[in-house]
Amino acid sequence: MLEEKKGLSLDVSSCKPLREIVFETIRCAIITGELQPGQRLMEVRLAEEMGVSRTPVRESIRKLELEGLVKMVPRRGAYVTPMSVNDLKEMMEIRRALEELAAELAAMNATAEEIEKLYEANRRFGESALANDEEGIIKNDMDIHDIIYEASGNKKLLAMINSLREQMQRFRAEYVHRIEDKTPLVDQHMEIIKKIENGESALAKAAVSEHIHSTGDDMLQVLYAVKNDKNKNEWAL
Amino acid sequence: MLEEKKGLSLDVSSCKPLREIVFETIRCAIITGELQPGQRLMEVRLAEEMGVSRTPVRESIRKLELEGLVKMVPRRGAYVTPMSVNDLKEMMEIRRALEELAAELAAMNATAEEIEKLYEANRRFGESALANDEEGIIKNDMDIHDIIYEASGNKKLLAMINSLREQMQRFRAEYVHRIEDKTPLVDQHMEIIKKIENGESALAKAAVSEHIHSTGDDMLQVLYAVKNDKNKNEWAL
DNA sequence: ACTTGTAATATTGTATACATTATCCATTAT
DNA sequence: ATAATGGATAATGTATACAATATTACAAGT
Repeated sequence: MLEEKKGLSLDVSSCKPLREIVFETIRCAIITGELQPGQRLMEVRLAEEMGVSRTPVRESIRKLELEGLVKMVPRRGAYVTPMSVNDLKEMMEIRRALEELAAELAAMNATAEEIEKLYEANRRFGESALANDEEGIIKNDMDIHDIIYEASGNKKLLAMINSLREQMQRFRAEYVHRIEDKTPLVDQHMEIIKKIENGESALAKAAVSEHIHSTGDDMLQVLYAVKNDKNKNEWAL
Repeated sequence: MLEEKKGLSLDVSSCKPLREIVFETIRCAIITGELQPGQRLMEVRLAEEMGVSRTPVRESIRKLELEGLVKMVPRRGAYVTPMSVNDLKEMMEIRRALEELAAELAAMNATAEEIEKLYEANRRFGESALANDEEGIIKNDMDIHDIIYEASGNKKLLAMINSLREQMQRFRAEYVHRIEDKTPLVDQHMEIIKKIENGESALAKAAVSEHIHSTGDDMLQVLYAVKNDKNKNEWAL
């Protein structure tokens, strides 16, 4: 008699259809800036480049439209959504509200293990900040926030913040290497983590609010500067 | 010399491609419950019913998946996402955060005209509540909130809240006719509107928070009751 | 020189075809 | 009788074909 093979968990969702790969590829290209804002997305061209047919490309473009990364004009084609500074401002406002919520919930739900991971991630963030290691700064900053979202226990919230964050990353790449010193953020992070650890949800929320607000302002300032540089290409239309 | 024809704004996007109609039709069917949670969506069947080919149906399903209304399992098909009570809780948490933000921003940005529309909508809401007119209650309640979102001046926020709200409406229809008296909400609305009118953003935010929180709790209570009714079909899985 | 009209080309929108995989049902073996 | 097996059927994943529309180029007229 055969035993039921429980240990062998074959995740059906792991065999990704082509369309998901196509979707993520195009999406990534937009986020990283490989496909520039305003650029037209032609189905045949993209399909040829990726060696697939138009079908998965079309489906991907439609989804990206829903996400706001692509703008479609019927019968005229699809374009990478240009982001204005105002769009960024809107997204930052929303992100702040969602991050506040995440911190609030995390303070109520975080496990000891998650707290530990937060301290560790912030330690690494501090190292990167000191070393002025751009990649490390971004990575570890993201990690910290990711852990908080996870700790919030709200999966939908996590997905929404991540979507927002990835879209904002289109600017972020531009932004980060214009800032000199990231070390003050280590203390801000530490404050947030402590409130979460103590379960002080209102304080955690306030700390995150302040954190996002300050970094957000920084970012906008830089962006206005960028926008006024006439030699910059047409980011903000 | 010809003047530039600024006044004549021909909206190209008004000629909707078939796929948009298909998308909205399926989406609406899910939200209204015509397509029930857990139900399988078969492309050929839907295509035949609507008299179109599989292509626009597929694209619609993919988009609905991104929005969370549909769950896809590769090679096995698409299903209307079943919503658990926990899902609803998550969405309500998020909605509350976003509504708070909207009120906060509205208090900073609302025009006199928008304030006027708020009072008017709440007056109609009060009438509906007194008459116990379900449809009017929903409609006018939505109107009030819509005006606030508009007044916030944040288009992306508006889109996000609307998406959330429409998803939650899948439950809301179930919910509303189980509640007897909606008239207390008129005062809650009035309080919010006044704060917005006075530009007291923090207070507006707090009022909305309380408003959403209380109605949300109501809703969850009702839902738990519904869930425990064994004769209810498999809403909450 | 600039606009207007028309044909050629290219691109999107939709439908259909084909290949692969899952599902279902009947048959067979234990 | 139950479980396993194998084939028929049906559904998805992808590619391609065709129709409708937009874009471009170029010629002709004002």
